[in-house]
Amino acid sequence: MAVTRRPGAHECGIAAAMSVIDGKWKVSLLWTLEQRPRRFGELRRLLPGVSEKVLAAQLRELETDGIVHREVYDEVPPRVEYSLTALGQGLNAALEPLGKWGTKHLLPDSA
Amino acid sequence: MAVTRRPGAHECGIAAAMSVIDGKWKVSLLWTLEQRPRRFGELRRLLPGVSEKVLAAQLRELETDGIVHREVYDEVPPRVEYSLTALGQGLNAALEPLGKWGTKHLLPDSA
DNA sequence: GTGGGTGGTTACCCCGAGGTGAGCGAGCAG
DNA sequence: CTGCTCGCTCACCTCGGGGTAACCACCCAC
Repeated sequence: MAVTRRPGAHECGIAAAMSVIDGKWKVSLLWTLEQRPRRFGELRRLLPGVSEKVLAAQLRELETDGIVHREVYDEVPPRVEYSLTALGQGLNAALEPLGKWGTKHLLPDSA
Repeated sequence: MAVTRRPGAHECGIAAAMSVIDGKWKVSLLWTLEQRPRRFGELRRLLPGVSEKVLAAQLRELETDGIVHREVYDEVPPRVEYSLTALGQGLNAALEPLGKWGTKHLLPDSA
């Protein structure tokens, strides 16, 4: 999203958080990994429309931001598992109010 | 950000909320208007770097989403005031946890 | 008449996020 | 030998969000 960072009470924190979840698929990844660790191909199947390139890129960004953990199993065929770190779980929790707000005010049809 | 919307518990609410705050300056606008209503030129001065075109566009989007209220005073020179609606204040409140999280985990230097 | 400040709109351009398709290295099935 | 899976990486292209600058109508001060 390239959110603008400006000095100021809450906003810089917001901007920092936004920069972490900035990416077309990152929030989806967050919620998907919240349920349980997933393999690469599994994520690809769970997020219809994502390209391998972007999936790999956003997973790496989340990894370098300390949000997800990447575990490589030296097998054949290769296996890689992605999971949420404690930081990632905290981020997900911090996103919940926003989700509730959206569900309540923007999706009046949902249960 | 063009966040992907997918069916699923929280996520669709998140995606809906993200689509509302999607725009380089919208979060800044939210926090700026939280303090008090502001005029167009005032916002322009408070958000250094924003172009008039984009400022106007994002204000209109926030208006059509019911987040900000646009009040035109028929004076000369013309005066227009933007303020947060109740919905906008709710959105800001829903963003607070994210801001706290960002401040805590991404800005260790801040007080 | 000229300049300034108000709140915009419009045309044009740029850049980067993201999509597409190919290739890759290892190993097993046939 | 061929093909398939898995987890990527690379080159290429598209598309649209956002920046730039010009322009508009209105009125006042000089």
